[in-house]
Order: sequence, then C-alpha cells, then structure tokens
Amino acid sequence: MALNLFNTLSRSVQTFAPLDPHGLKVGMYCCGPTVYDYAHIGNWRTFVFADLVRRLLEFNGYQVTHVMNITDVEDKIIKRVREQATTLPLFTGQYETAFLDDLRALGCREPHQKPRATEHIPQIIALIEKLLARGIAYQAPDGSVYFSIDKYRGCGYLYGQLLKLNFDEMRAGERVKSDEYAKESIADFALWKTRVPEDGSVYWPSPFGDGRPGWHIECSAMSTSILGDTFDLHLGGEDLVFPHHEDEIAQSEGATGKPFVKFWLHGAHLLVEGKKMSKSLGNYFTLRDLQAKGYTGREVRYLLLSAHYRETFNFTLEGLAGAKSALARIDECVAKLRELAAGTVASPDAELVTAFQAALNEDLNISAAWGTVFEWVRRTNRALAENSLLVAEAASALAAWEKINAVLGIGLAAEAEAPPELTALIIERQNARKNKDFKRSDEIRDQLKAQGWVIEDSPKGQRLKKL
RNA sequence: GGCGGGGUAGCCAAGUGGUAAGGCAGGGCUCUGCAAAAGCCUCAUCCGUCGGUUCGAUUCCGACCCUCGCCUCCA
Repeated sequence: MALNLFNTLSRSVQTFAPLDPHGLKVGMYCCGPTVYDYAHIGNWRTFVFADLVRRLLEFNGYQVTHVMNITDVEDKIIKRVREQATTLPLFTGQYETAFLDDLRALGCREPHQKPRATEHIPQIIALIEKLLARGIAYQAPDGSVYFSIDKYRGCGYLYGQLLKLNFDEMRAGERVKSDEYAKESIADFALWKTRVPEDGSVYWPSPFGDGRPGWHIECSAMSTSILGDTFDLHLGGEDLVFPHHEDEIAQSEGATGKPFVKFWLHGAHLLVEGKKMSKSLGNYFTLRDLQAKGYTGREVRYLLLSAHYRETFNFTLEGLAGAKSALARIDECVAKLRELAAGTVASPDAELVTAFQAALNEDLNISAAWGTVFEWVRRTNRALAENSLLVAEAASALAAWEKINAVLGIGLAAEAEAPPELTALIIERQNARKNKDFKRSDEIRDQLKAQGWVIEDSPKGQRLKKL
C-alpha cells in the first residue's frame, strides 16, 4: 500500500519512496526543542505529529532512524543563564530532562539519536569552513560569519525552495537585531556569532574567533553528519519553513553540492480556546499544567492526534474532557475483548487494519483513521452485547487493535488496581449485595466514589474504575 | 503590502461532481435491586455569502465577507 505525504518542496501530495536502494532504511530528522523552558502544548503538537510519522513509517515496514536535535545554546538560553547566574549545562539539563519525561508521558517513541548543538561544535565549524572556502560565506568586520544569499544564488542555487519569496515586497528588516548590521545584505544570516560580553562563559574558540553557532547551522551540521548529505525526511512546525528550513537547505546544499532532503513535512500550529496561545490570555498550557488538572499524557496525545496535521487545530479544555470520554469508550471495549479472549492467540482481523492503514497512508488522515476505530468499537460492542462474538474472533479483534495501536500509541488505560485499604470495602459491598442489604451496598458505593473510584456491577461481578 | 491556510451540527472534526464519516455533549431506550464516565439507538434537507458552469455543486469557476498564519532565531 502506497504511503502518500504532502511535501512542502512540491506543495503537493507525493508517494513516499526512500532513498535506500533496498527501499528499507529511512532517515528522518525532526527539529527538536530549544531547552530554555518547559515545552507548551503547541510544541507538543509538533512532536506528537513527528512521532506519528515515525510510527506510520515503521508500520509500513521501514527501518527508521529518527533524529531529534536538542538546541542547547541560543539567545534566550544565554540570557537566562546570565540572569540566574548558573551554567549552561546546568540550566539546559533540567529542561532537557523535563522535555524527555513529557515526551514519554505523551507516548512518543524515543528518537534514536538526540544530538545536542553544544556537542557538535567541530562539525558546525567544519561546515562553516566549507562554506567560506566555496565563497558562499564571509566574515564581517565585527567578526561574525554570515551566509551570503547573493553568492549562493550566484553559484546557481535556488534560494526559496520551500516558499515563494519576493524580497522586494517583504517587510524586511523590521525584526532584524541591531547587532547584525554588519551583514552585507539584509537577507544574509549568521553562521557564527562573534563573542560579546553578555555571552559570559558561553563561547567556543574557532578559526573565525571566539563565538557561538548561529541557529540554522546546527541542524545542517547534525543532520548531515548523522544521516548523510542527503536524507529522506525532515519535519518541523510550519513556522520553521522560513527562514530556518530554507536556510538549512541553503547551507547544506551550498556546502555539499547535493540535494539536502527529499521530503519536507510541516505541522500546523494550534489555537487554544480559539485564540493564539499566550501567557497573558491564560490559555498557555504546558503538559504539566494539564496533568495538574487531572488529565493524563495519553488523553492529551489523543486530543493532539484528533485533527489533520496540516490544519490549524483548536485545542480546548472541553475537547480534552471529550478526549477522556472517547478513550474510555475504546478502553472499555478492549477490556471486554480481553476478558472474552482470555489469552487466546489469533492473527489480526484484516478488515480493521486495512481500513485504518488506508486512511493514514493518505497523508495521515487521522480523522478517517479514528473513524475506522470507532466504527469497529461499535460493531464489536454490538456483537458483545448479543453474545455472538466467538472467542477466536475476540482474539483476532484484539490482535488487530494491538497492531493499529502501535501507530496510535495510546497504549492501554492504566490498570485500576484497587488500593488495599479499599479491598475490604469492596468485599463488604459484595456480601451486602448478596444479602440484599442495598442500603449498605449503596453507602459503600458513595464512599468509594468520594475517594475517586466508580464501581460497576455486571453479571460477572464488580468492576472498579478510577474516576 | 507580499505569500499561504481556513470557514461543515451546541463543541471538535473528516469527506465527496450524485445528495453529508467519526468523537464529545444532548435526547430516547436497554441491562440493573437502584445505578453507572456500561451498552444500543437517535441527533446537519444541509456544508460563510452572492453569482456562474452542470441533468445535478457543499465539492469546479468568479466575486465578496469573516478568520488564522508566515514575511529573519517562534513548534
């Protein structure tokens, strides 16, 4: 089954085929976090999207190398290191750890490699030297090294592969920092920033003098040194299209003379309660904020995966509550199948898997994919209610679910293990019901509810669920 | 100003030149001693507005209205 993806380079949906002549190995690079604070829900949308792409590639049988960089040197980081009188590794380390904890809580598979910018200074310097040698980069009087768009174009390269650029119509310069006036042309961007007093201890020696890497260069250096000069997929948030990704292409192709990336995928941003997220509006959420409201990582993951990645998504608290209910419906169905299958092994029911895969392979139509899941849930529940589902069918359905869950990554509901102090109450209630002492039985039910547990009576006995 | 997305039920969100998936919420019912975030059923004569093409348009074309994003270090 062909996997079709929207490639920003062609602005169209194309069938994916890896560079690997054996059609097996896939190199994928995703722009990772800048570790100066906790990642917010908007950042997470992009990382969950990247995780979905990776899982779908793996589902389609590819052997993926997933690389995600950690940007651990950058203006905001340096500013905070100075303000908090700490050191760079100490400061970035705490947020990197928090990031990886959150990534796991959201059910994302860990990238195979997580290169840090500060650990790739030699590769960055080598890349800049190559660009200087080819005359595409220049050192300005202030000591910084810049990339020259004019020289690059003069070599026959195309600048503006990911979007239509019209420099004359651009409102250029409005946000250019004053410390970059040394550039020959307004469109040029920094490869190496010369050391300034405010940088404190954050600098590295280089052939161009003490300083630190520019933003774009780290991604070019790390991606090509790990995945090769040309690789399959590069993803990131839509805001990175320009200038970050465009500049990555310029630096990389300018240095190697080879095509940089075959497929560029960009995830759209999200709104929160219909508005652009901002701290002053009170609609700025980190994963931790949502966890404090009682939601789990998998519920947040489900919500982030409920809309197509190229559409702006409206993240709402109401939607999150809905995500919780929807997930509970799936969990309930799967739990019942488990009970019936009782460990029987069977091959996956092809109907569900095929429909699901067909939806996702069409440029990640996740909504249609969920549609197949919920139709399956309803069909299964109906059969379950009629008692018409055979043990082998239940096992086969369960196997299919496990297969597609490898892509969805929502895992299993946390097992509601009753705390020991409640066990006595549950047994007491069971006896009370047997003796038709419903007054006592209802009292216990209320008591359990007050402690956050719902008890459900079924012909097979009581079931306890965490509220 | 340039470039690019969107406007589908109370909310979220797919989709198609032939008459609108799915989820949440709501309503009805079933199981139950009573219940249940348990299960089933139901819920858009209609897809921003106005024109055009067509046997037929929400889907194609044009205009307009509204909205969001990018335009040099923001996922």
